[in-house]
Amino acid sequence: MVTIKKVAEEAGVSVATVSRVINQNGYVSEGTLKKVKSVIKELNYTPNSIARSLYHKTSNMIGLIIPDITNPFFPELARAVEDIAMKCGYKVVLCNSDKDPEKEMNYLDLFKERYVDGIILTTQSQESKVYSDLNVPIVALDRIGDASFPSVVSNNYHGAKKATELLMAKGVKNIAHIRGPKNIAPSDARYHGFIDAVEEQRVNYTIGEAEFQLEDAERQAEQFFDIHTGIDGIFCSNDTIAAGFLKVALKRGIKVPEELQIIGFDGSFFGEFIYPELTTVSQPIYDMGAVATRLLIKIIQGEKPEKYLYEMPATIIERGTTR
Amino acid sequence: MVTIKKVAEEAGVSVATVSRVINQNGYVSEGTLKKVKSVIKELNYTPNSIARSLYHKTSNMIGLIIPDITNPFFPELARAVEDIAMKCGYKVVLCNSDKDPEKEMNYLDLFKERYVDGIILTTQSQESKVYSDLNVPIVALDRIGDASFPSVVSNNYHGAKKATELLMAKGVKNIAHIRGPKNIAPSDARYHGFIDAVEEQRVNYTIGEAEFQLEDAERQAEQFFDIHTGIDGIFCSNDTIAAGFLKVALKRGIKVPEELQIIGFDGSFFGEFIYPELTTVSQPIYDMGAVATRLLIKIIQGEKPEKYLYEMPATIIERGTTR
DNA sequence: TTGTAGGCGTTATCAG
DNA sequence: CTGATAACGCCTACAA
Repeated sequence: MVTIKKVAEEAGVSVATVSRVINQNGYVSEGTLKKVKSVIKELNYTPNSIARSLYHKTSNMIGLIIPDITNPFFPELARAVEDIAMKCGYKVVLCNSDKDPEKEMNYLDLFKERYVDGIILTTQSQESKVYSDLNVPIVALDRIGDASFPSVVSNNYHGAKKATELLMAKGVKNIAHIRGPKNIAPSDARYHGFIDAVEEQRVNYTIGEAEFQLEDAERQAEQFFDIHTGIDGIFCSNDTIAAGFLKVALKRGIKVPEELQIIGFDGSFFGEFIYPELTTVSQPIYDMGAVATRLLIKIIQGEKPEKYLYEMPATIIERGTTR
Repeated sequence: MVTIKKVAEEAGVSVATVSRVINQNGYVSEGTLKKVKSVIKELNYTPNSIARSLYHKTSNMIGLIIPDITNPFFPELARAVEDIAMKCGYKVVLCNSDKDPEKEMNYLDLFKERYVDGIILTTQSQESKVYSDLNVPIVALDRIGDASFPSVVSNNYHGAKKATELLMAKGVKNIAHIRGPKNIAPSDARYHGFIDAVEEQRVNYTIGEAEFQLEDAERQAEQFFDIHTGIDGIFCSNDTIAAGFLKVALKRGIKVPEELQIIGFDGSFFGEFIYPELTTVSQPIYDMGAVATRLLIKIIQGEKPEKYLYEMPATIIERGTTR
């Protein structure tokens, strides 16, 4: 390993001088500057960031905690975070918490030990004191925390309301909503968007519920179609649930979108893999990640956030499951 | 920040003693052991891993470079790596190279500076000298490098051959293969598996080509179905291509699997989101990641790899696109 | 303009 | 059994 010491010896100067040319501060004469630079290149020296971290208590790293990278929502998010972070000179450490408080705590500890400069959270399974005790800038993504740190979310409520209204505008008489798990902020917000839309128009509606997983969605769909007949429009709490309901409908010979229209939520890539393609409320996932990361970096650099809730618009993409 | 020094003061001992109780080596009397332990708990002290890294030139971190986490193949892989690594006390740093040599080089530098203990590569855009100069244990995944470090791959050739044979066994008369990009090892291997299967049985065949992306797959499918009529079986180089061809076939009113049977490759999760569900050659993605990680950790811990090529079996999952 | 030396938090060696 | 102390690689007062 080539250290600053070796460079110094080779160049016939002290380590301080080498440090100065690396960090471009302090005075260095033209001549030594050149010599040191050439030695650095020759020896292919890179400063050891561990040693730097130890001194600066800083790491140029951002910690990102997500529940599960295997969930289609998160790769794009992670990608956005990494892209922006890189552009600003930060590296990203990605961690899957599985929503397990203990795992999350482990990663939080890791982050602290490793002097990460900031953290992006998409889950919060600890008491808020834990986060504030970390004494590290934090931004929440897709969750609304308390006001101890800023959140970036998409406008789940409005997206859901608009989707429901679209369904009704397209002539749906017998509408249903398959909601996601209770007590998950986005899932609840979408539910309320649906409710408000149907109540404003005083139409009857049916509510179902499913986990955000295909298998459960299919199971619920089978039950649902057994019990409820004549449903001609469903707004699902996310695309995975929508895919499950679509599959079961198709399997039963229900014509989509002629007899049944379906709208999902998220704008997941697989919506286009399906035929008919899924109409969905698209969240600007990449943008959310980008906004959160830029915000975090600003905070790291000492700026105060302008607000504590950044809402990004969700927009409807009409495809093949509506007419 | 609470350091070993503070703990030492608080407990009325020297840092050396505290260090001993943390690392459980050297002699510590019952009494001081207890006192130190209680102070550690009281102050909620955790050793600073940066400082440890500096001393040990080791980080308990594994670097993972993948082309793009947004590609459905990689989340599961990443997940496996993280799971196994965690279980063995290693953390994972995940990086997207986009197959860009410069980006990859940046990450490699990062890894070196940060003393990562080992690296898992799923891309190789540098000359092999670059990797060996790193002087860090490396395992390749889903690529066959030269013999400078071990690789874990799935048996692309055999999986492809078996899929092709299955298609023929199911009565396909007019078979086609849509191959992936040239000069990508897995894509080439699958192509050869197909070729050998059809030539053994001396049947005619058609070859198409597409990128591993839905949009291009659909474009190629449109052209393909315009030109080639009467094709009743297609083996696609991966699931994304298969999804594109399936979509276009369905759009054109071709009945699947009655008139056309399709088999993909990968066992991507979205194969089940589609209706009819995609028959596919499933790679044990999670297992590949797990094997690679265990192997890497063994090497890190000083064992020699038993072989330089670990081939994992690819197995056919029959679902709705074959009959 | 350059060099010396102390410190960042930890570990391990070597006396005591 | 315990305590100084040097070292890991780097940075920055402070001196020269």
